[in-house]
Amino acid sequence: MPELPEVETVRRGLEHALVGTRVRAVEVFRTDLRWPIPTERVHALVGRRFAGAARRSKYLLLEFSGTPALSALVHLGMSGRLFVATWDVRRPLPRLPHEHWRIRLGSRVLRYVDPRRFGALDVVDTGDVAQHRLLRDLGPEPLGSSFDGAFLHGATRKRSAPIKTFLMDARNVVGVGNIYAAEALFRARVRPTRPAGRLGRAACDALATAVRSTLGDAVAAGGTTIRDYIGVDRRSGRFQQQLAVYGRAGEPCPECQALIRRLVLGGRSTFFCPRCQR
DNA sequence: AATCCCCCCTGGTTGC
DNA sequence: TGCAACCAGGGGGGAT
Repeated sequence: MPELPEVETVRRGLEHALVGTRVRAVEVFRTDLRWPIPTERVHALVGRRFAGAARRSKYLLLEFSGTPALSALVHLGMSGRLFVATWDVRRPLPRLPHEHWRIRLGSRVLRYVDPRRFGALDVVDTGDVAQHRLLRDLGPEPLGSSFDGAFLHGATRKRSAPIKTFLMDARNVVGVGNIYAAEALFRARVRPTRPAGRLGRAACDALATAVRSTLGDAVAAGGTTIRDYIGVDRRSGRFQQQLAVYGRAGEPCPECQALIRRLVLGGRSTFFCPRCQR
């Protein structure tokens, strides 16, 4: 479900709703997500104050004060959602379908729901977060200052993989999932199947700009809601209204009216305009 | 080192 | 209507 804009939207929602609250209780209903939830360490959050939420790639880093400071590393996988609700201590809060853990903070509760259980939860010392095995090998943030055409050009030399596959590999650049890879390649007029190493400098400039503008527009729109993504406040994203090619096989290209095509790359559906994208 | 393929899991949609 | 096949926004891990 979530790519970078959706995770960023969730991050902002969590900060807005929860900064300054204190952890009152933790409940883990089932531990078998992508990796086993370390229940003991999660319980170490009790009593700490929620200091803020950061994001690295599609990982949320929920920061809790204390000595040492702890961070909860949360990944939503394909179908994970986080909700914030008010917690009335006088009433039991029934477990939602597929609700796997919850953290009670002040008068609120943060609930994690994930039908497919591809998500993850870990708790680590905040000072060690960057060296976490899931974070240490990640490429640059696409909205950060180091990601530009020069970087993309350098990183793609001698790479034969399709440019879309390259963009979606988090070791190269993080946060670009299936929707936004398709949309950015359309904006840059680059065909998804092009071998990455065959992109010239001008194409790399256009693509880096397109990745940044696509993700930036999507963040501004609160993400993309196609099936079931919604924010912590249960509001939908709006970027789906701006999708040019994703999910539109057989429909006319908004630029040239040629019919959008679908093919499979690396096992993932890929949408592009055969006339605009070369 | 880079690439390819499989897999984890549940549920909604599609097509016969 | 019923049922099976297919598809889904991620990404680690092992084989090649």
